Amino acid sequence: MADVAQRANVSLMTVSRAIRGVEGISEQKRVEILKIARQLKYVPNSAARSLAVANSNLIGISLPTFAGEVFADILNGMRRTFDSAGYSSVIDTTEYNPEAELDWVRRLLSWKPAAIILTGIDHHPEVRDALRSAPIPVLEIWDQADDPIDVCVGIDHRAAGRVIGQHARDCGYEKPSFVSAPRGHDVRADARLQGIRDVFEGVDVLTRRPELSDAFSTGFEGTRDLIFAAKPDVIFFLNDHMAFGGLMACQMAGASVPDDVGIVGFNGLDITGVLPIRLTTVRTPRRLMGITGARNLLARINGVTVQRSTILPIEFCPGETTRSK
Amino acid sequence: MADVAQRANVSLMTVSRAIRGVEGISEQKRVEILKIARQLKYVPNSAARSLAVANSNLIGISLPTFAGEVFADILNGMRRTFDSAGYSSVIDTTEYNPEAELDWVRRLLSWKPAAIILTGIDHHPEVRDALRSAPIPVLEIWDQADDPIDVCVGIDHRAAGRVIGQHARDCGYEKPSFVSAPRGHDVRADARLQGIRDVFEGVDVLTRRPELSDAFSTGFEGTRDLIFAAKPDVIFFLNDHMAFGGLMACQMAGASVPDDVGIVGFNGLDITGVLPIRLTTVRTPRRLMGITGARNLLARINGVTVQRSTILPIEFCPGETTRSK
DNA sequence: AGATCTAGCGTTAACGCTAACGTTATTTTT
DNA sequence: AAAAATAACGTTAGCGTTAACGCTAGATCT
Repeated sequence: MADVAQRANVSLMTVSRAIRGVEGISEQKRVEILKIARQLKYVPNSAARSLAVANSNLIGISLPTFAGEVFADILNGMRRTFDSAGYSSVIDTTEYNPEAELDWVRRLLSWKPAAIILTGIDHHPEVRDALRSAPIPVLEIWDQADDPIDVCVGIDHRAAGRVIGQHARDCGYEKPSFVSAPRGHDVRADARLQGIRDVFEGVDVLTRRPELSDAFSTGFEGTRDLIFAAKPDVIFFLNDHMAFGGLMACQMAGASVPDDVGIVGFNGLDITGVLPIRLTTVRTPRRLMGITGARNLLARINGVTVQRSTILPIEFCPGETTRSK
Repeated sequence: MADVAQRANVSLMTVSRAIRGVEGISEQKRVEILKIARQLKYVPNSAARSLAVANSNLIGISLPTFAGEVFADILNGMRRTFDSAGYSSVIDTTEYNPEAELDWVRRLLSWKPAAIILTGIDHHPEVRDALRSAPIPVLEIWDQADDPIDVCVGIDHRAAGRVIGQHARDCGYEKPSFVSAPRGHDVRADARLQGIRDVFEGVDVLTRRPELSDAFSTGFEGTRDLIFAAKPDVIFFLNDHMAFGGLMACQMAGASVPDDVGIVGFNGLDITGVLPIRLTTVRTPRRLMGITGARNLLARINGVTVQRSTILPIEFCPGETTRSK
């Protein structure tokens, strides 16, 4: 920067003003200085800037995993908004490990980020402490909370569970089961399971939690096990990919869908658009969630007060993998 | 940090040494200082550190998109390695826009990152300039280059195209076609197409480039169009998800696979594990690629010289969606 | 005409940390 | 026993940028 200042015969401050685009400099000099900066291939030093102003244009985003469409969609929705606002995304995947999330939050805080985004509302207790005491906006996404750390945008998973549960009941299914992920791996799925239990009160909802591999195989194996062991008449899945795996397992086992066994997915993933049989599922507004979350967060960064907790609507999609009422 | 130093009755330097875990301090004091730091909830300031040492522990990763398993796998392979080495990932998605990548590279360079990772070898010309002049390790991943910016880890897409092309020819297919993405959206897929052309010399490889939606639908629609318009006898797809869409389209159109039409996917994605018919495809070592890339990059960061260009082997998987020889 | 304002710049002092070099006391060497 | 080495600290001087304030010349006001 000193080089640029010298070549332009101005002070450091004037260069700084020119580059940041703030007031206090004539348009003429700004143009000239920017030209010289480009010629000299001047690269600003964000660390120095960050040190001087005590914040940065980094936004931290923590996800459980990159696998699956769900978080990709949410990320897409958010990133575009942040990017055009000039922020860079520092991304973490926790792999469902709260300690890992805590470590990452600590590391991130040392950068004085403009905001932090976490997935869900269940965190290591110290995460809450660390973030509450730091004066930065925090967004919790994908789940809903009455008392979020800061702001929250998501859907009501338990209610979603009740919707699909009720549908299954209305269709005459009586032996519900659920193919999920290992315990602790997806608390949102557990909330949906709880919603299903709410509806099937008194009935045991048999749950399979296969070892984690990919969603398709997990659904396939979980279903195969369930069918041979317990003969449920309807199977709920953690998501549509697992449901597709389940569908294939039924086909292999000679169980006819939806008569012998009903199949219910979740999320309304892309694959549902090309299946010869319409999957019963719930469409979740993942992209919108990302966009809404990003908007709310930007508003918070700029000091505008926003609704603390936003719950987005979901869309139930009855299909041909459950009996008609 | 000054607070911690005062409470511990030591100088700033001693605290700095204690926290960084470097030599020059007794084990006793280190423990004591770390305890006090925790009590006082001391949060280090990475910007100040970065300013003082003129580098950071940020690693920039640029991907075309979050959609699809491919980049998720690569990312997973890399991130774990970086994470445990203490680096944080600043991630960008270019959406196949070279300008966007350039902008991001510039922004990132202002943070003096420890390394930068780019997808593929085709970049905005100024990206190369900017990175060549900056003294930081650069990894280009997923493609292969004779003259990478710095180091490169990937597969030979054209050779992969030749492998599947040759297989199709050997199986007696004569009217090849390819369902791809819009022009400029995936240069690697174009390289594979070129490989197929190498094999089917003289024969026109009909190409469909449907508007970009999700992979399943894209495959479905591209296939439907192809079948009605040109009656190819084998269709190559950009990836397995598109191939599955194509499979569904064939089913709907009454075209029998593999006799009327052969289907060839790419990547060996998860879905292939649960299909009732084994998809002919090529398994790509995406995770390994991520891990190898990350390792090479860490070695470069630590000053070790590594092979400039690494080409990983692929595994051809003949299946039941192409005729047997 | 003198006082007051303002646009456009420059000076100075941080921001929090660490490299490099000093200093001191203790240990090891010759 | 003196010299040399070493362990364990402390001091000083930056790293590159910006906030806050200072200064000057010309414009505007009364």
